Amino acid sequence: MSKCEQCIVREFSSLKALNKEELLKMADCKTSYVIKKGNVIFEEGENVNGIYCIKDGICKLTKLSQNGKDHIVKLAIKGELLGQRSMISDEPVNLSAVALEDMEVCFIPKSEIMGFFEKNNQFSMNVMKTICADLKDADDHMVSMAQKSVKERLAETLLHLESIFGENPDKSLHIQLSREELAGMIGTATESCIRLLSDFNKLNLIELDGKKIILKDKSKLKKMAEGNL
Amino acid sequence: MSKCEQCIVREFSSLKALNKEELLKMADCKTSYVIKKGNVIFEEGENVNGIYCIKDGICKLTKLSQNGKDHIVKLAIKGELLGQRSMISDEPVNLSAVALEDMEVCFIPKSEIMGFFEKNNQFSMNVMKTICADLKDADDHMVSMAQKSVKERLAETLLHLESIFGENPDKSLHIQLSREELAGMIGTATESCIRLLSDFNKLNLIELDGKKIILKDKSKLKKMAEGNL
DNA sequence: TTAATAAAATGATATTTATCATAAAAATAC
DNA sequence: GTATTTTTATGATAAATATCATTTTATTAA
Repeated sequence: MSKCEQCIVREFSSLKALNKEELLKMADCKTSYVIKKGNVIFEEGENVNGIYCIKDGICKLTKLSQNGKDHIVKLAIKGELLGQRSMISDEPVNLSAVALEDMEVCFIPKSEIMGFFEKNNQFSMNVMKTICADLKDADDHMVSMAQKSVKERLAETLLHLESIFGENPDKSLHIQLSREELAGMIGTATESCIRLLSDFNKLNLIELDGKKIILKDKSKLKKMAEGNL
Repeated sequence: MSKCEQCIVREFSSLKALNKEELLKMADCKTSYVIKKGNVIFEEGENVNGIYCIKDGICKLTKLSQNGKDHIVKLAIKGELLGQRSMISDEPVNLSAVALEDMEVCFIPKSEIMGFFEKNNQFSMNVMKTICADLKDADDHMVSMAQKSVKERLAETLLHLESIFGENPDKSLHIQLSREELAGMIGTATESCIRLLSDFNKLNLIELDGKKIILKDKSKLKKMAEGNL
């Protein structure tokens, strides 16, 4: 079993504040999982009682809306922690986590993490900062959803995906979402999303090649996202 | 100058974790303000460098969107703290705070609060829980914005306002927002908001009396908010 | 109080978006 | 490799929402 010390999650997450001793203790009580693409890590309403560290892969965090559609609230990548909000609030998770690629994750039980909160102030501050960043993103996102048109949201989302996940050598977006998932991210009907992608294609803003999406004119996409096109 | 000990803010906020000594220290470095209705407490992008405690009154937290409209992200009432996210992230505030009624607030400088974080674990946990609650609300809100119709959002918002601010003796909503502000909360054009209020009135879901809004049929409003009407 | 201003209400119309239907393309199972 | 299922694409149409214009009502200032 690995000792957490070299783990990529440590490098990018709040866990970087932990010292050797704490890491060893954590390594002892962690459980590692391999999650296949499409499988669920946890589901909205579940009592998770700990946090998941993403060692590898990408997952979507979704919330089921009344109309039966899954809304993608956030995408999480390797190095991130899942389930912090729920653990701190002492409530069931409010989002479901589903793997978009094969993933490696570790589970660390709540009792262990709560100990760190008490003894390691830097760790507490790190977690707080992460949650604050999430809150700011959520506020921004909320305003986009409320005030922007679907077209603007699509342009914004494509640029966002590029900035987080980057491009393949052929310039196509590294992350591949189905049209339904993309629609679920921007809050629109799948058909509307497909139609707008076609429009963007015709306008030479993007290029579509099967499931691949290439952002051809990012500056125009940016203008579009800002409502200036 | 009051000593913070009896202050209502202590009763409802993270500050309840502070002991007598800490409260006295805080009382010494706080500044009290009276803010008139319509005036700004702080503005998006400002460096606030501390937190505001709401002793009395109500304010709106807004974010300016590209289209020039103010979106109301949250309403804050007496007992709440403002500016925590920004202080912890060490960033300018991402929202503006504007008084909807005459207000009394106290400002506590960042240096003071950061000291509490280091020495008082319960205080840290309280702040974290508050921010986590805000994050959960923001996620819920985001999904509502993305997936619900304007009609559903209006019904939801009216019920929300009632649950937070309560009713006057005449059953009208205690909080009075302009049509423009209400539209800014649900993310729609002012005219659309006015039109839907008229529709709700005709359907006997609400009663309009000048600026007053009376929720006449809350169970139907609830059904409407859930998309079942 | 009256004039001036701002807010609320409503109609007409344009635009955006959703829904339903169907076809084409791609992925999957056998 | 073919059949089956799912995903993507597109057209036709309906519904939701925004925009612009105008009137009415309420608020504010002189």
